[in-house]
Amino acid sequence: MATLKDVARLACVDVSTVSRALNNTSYVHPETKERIYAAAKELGYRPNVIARALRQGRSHIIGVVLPRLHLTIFSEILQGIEEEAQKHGYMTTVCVTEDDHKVEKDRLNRLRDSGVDGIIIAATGRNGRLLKDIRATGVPVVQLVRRQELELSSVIADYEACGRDAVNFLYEKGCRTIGLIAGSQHLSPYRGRYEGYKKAISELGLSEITGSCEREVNSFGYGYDSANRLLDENPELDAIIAAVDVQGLGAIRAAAERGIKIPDRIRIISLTGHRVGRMLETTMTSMEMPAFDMGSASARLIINFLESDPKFKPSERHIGFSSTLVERETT
Amino acid sequence: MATLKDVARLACVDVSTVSRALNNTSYVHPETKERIYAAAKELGYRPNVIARALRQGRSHIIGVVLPRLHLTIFSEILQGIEEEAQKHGYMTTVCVTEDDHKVEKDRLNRLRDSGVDGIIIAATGRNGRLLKDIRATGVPVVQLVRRQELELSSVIADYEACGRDAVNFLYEKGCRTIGLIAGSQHLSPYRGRYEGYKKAISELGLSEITGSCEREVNSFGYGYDSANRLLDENPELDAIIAAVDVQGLGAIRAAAERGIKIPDRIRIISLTGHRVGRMLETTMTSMEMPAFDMGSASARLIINFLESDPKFKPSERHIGFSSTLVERETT
DNA sequence: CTGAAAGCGCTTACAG
DNA sequence: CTGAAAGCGCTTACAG
Repeated sequence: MATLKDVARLACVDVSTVSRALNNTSYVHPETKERIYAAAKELGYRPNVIARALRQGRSHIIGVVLPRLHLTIFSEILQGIEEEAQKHGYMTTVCVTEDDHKVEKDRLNRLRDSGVDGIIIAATGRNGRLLKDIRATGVPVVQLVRRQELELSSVIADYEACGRDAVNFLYEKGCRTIGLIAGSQHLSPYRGRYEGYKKAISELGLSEITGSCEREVNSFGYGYDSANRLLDENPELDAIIAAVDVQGLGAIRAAAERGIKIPDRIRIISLTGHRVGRMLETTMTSMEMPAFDMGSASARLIINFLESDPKFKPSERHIGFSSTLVERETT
Repeated sequence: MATLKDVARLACVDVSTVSRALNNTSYVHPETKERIYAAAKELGYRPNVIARALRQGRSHIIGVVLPRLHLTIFSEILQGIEEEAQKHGYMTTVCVTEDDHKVEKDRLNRLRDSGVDGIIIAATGRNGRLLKDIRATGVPVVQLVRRQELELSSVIADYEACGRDAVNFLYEKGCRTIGLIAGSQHLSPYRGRYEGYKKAISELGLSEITGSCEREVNSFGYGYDSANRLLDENPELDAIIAAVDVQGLGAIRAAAERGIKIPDRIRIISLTGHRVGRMLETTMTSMEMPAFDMGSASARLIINFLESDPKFKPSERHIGFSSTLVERETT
């Protein structure tokens, strides 16, 4: 690979001049410039990004830490992050934690050591200290979907509203025995959804019915088992609220297997919709969150911070997106 | 951030000794070593990966280029890549192309300039020249799922077998009018599936029936529209083979809307199964490909190459995985 | 308008 | 067993 030095030699100038010409970083005589461009082209010169990164202390890489990708909203969010990052000349490096806080810790340390310029994370909530330490070194950190540390920026949807709106919507449809598939309460989105559910239920004078099980929470199996449990314990159940789409799929399946007609005898709604809801045999009503946009927004938060004046860095920001109820066949 | 220099000063030795001690790269007197470790610990020293990368000419980053993530097999494959890479101390940087060859070209150039150590790509097929150029500079390239360039390593599933097996399976079930949702023939997996389909159909003395439409090929809409067209043109159709799961979802939906009973009047099978097939109201029979393992395998191919002796680099390899027919309710 | 020099933080032959 | 030096490929004050 040709280096600056090679170009400089061929163009009969100093490397510093080549650097200035190629980066348009200060005036260079047009003729010199032309010679340099020609030389660079002839040699097929490609700047060494790593050398530049070392010198500038900026890698132009954004680290993204996610629990998982397949069949989750995160794969869509990641596409949003990636597109926005690329648009601004940043690359994206992904780490998948499977919600294991030890893996998460390891990945965060690796990212920090790799000199990423910023970190976007949907965290387990168990590495708050580390995240704050990283932030303290000047690296922007954005919490995605899960807002665990109030001192750190975040991009989330309004989960409480989701829970509330879903209950009210189902109530208007005539449901009076509304079950919630509750997730792990130490994750903020699950907590939020439950809070919203609880408030609405109590305002309407109904009683709380929640179901859960021992499986991995963001899964079909969790939805399936929890729905079965709800149905076993509450034969008169007329609605199930699932936290995420794959849980909703599990609930639909559970109902189908029992021969319970959807939506006639039971209505089902998911609080975190992504595109799968509209692709089903019985399409699923869900609160659709703008996943792709949430991805771009978090990338933009990081980039804004990085590109802003060092002596006037923006402070932490919290961006909330609202979900939209999309009515389909399960209600 | 503390640097080697700081550690050296505190431990009263030269930076080179610190480097050797910390990397265990040559003998260092135990006492010295201890002093160095203590100093490093006291200062919270973390090696600067970028400086090391510049010096060693190795970034320990693997670039991954994919058409998309959400609701595709690629999100699962990526998890496999990521896990395997991390296990060996590599990070993963993802680029999403949306199957636009211009975007792909741009991303490949950026990856090359970023000094990634290797590239895994599910390519559009339009940047073969560039891929080979990159390979020629010593950077290992692995084609994933889509094998477009015979001279470059690849990790694929046996698509032809998928097509053939599906036809034979449906034939045994009694189907005689078997339609294939055909994708873009310039992508190797679609070509392979079609070849397999064609052969089996002709061996059985049946006639070819293919359907397609103008939409993005790897999508629900493509499956939905194609299935509708197939059903319009062939009222006696008793089976539909979809290339990928989301197309299968489209076909199921199309049949459901027409009140065509699955599997009584029509059977549906997907040739690229991922976990969604088992999560449906009517679970979908599909050829399941070992997506996660294919991801690890491609990462391993890259890493093996990188870690092997410079004067004895392994040559290009082609790894084929076979899919497994998982029978579910749509057949 | 351009050159010479220093330096980003490491690693690695080369001596001794 | 350890130090001094060179160098990876850039960028960027500092001169002139």
